[in-house]
Amino acid sequence: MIRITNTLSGKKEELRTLEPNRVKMYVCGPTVYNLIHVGNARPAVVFDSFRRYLEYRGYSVTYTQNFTDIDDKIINASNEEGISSKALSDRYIAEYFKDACALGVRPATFHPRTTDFVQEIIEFVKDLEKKGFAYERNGDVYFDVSEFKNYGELSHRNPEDMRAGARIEVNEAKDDPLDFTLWKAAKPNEPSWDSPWGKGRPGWHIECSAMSSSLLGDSFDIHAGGNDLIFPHHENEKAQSEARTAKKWVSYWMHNGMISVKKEKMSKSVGNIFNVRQALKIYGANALRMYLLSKHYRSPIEFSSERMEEAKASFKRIVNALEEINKKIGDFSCKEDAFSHEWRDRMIEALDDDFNTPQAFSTLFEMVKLAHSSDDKEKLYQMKTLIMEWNYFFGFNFEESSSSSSKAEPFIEELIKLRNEARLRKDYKQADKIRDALKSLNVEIRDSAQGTTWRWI
RNA sequence: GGCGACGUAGCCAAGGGGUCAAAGGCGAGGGUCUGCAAAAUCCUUAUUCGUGGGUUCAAAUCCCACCGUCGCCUCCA
Repeated sequence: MIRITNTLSGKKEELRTLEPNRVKMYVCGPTVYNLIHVGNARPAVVFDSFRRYLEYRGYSVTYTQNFTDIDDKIINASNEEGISSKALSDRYIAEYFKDACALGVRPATFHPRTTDFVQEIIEFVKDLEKKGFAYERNGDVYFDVSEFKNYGELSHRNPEDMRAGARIEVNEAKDDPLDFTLWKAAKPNEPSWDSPWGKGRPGWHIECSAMSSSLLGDSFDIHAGGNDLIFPHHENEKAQSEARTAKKWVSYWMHNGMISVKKEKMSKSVGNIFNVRQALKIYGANALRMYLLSKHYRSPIEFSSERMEEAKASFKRIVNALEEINKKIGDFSCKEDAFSHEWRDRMIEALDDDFNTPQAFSTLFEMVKLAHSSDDKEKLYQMKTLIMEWNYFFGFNFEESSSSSSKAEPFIEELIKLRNEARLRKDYKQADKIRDALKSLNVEIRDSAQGTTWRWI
């Protein structure tokens, strides 16, 4: 039985889906005005991986991840470049898919973008207005928090405390500082749409409510995102959605922890971001996945080159084990027996428990160790099969690390031949000279009893 | 100020009343291999879980206090 920590209750709960064997899931995606950074990659990788795990466990998953393509920052950035906000967001959606794909993140079932759902958003706001949860002021429409009695339930806050907090921006037009914008009246040089309240555009929170209800229905199973979205974003989404339908909107709320750099949250506004593009180039996708999954998804995690090198090194241990197994068993194959069942049960036990990936890796590495010390072909074959099977949710690319072909290869082979000739006549000075030369070309030499092999570093 | 999370070996990180003298990874030290290396692999590396009390036959795990770190309360994954 899968258990998930639900932010709403603050506890681990058993997963009980609305429909049998089916999970409807919505993950908050990026605002597309520049390249995504490692912090944005965390929910993308973690929840993609969790989605695959749910599939592995027999669920059919409808996975939705949105793009926010209408927002102040997009408008500002596009005005600066002198292009339309559509052109700008199109560009960064394409860039997002490049990074996500390189990271091994599978495309979602649906990738809605706000501008394709403006009509639905308008209908949504009209509904709220009709039901007395919204009011209009000079072309802006606000949600009336005082009308929704469970406000604060998700973020475990008391509206009274927040009003007393007095850090909330004062906006004369609002009846209550906690009220939030559903629809914004158009300003000059901004994209806008016709609406019953005049020309304008959607507020931020409303898009997720409107798109999820259009694509997944009035209620669905899992809503996920970074824990910085709990308040106000998710609290507001929940309020407006439940105000509209009077039904429970989401069963399970999952929130990932933040990535920090030198103990400070990685974010665009702090300016300490590290692009996924750069990280992929320096460390590779496998190391990045290993890094992101090596700590429990709810905990904060520190980003540094030390952490990344560590992830890279530990990933290599898995690759080495696979190579070792292949060497030992060749194309031997057999049926699985109790051995597989036992290890599979351990893996499932770890991941069923709120997707405990560190525990899962612990199990995997125990098996890796066993693979090195075993000569039992039947067991080795089963280990290999399990590693491949589990890779369905770990999502590593074991092909990536195999050497890339190059025009230099015959040249390298020739040098190795020369070096081995030198070694045979015990001219080690010459042999070491060739080895150093190859090393400076990023070629690593491996001598063994079976001969010399090499690889790119 | 309010709400929440966290503090486990040199570092990262699971565990969350007894099976824990605490999983796994990185690093380090030693061995195997090698002409020497590199790579790989094997072994070793926490009587102890921020501090002080308490509950219990039994606590890293529960309770209280304190110290420290972080997040949210404004855009943010």
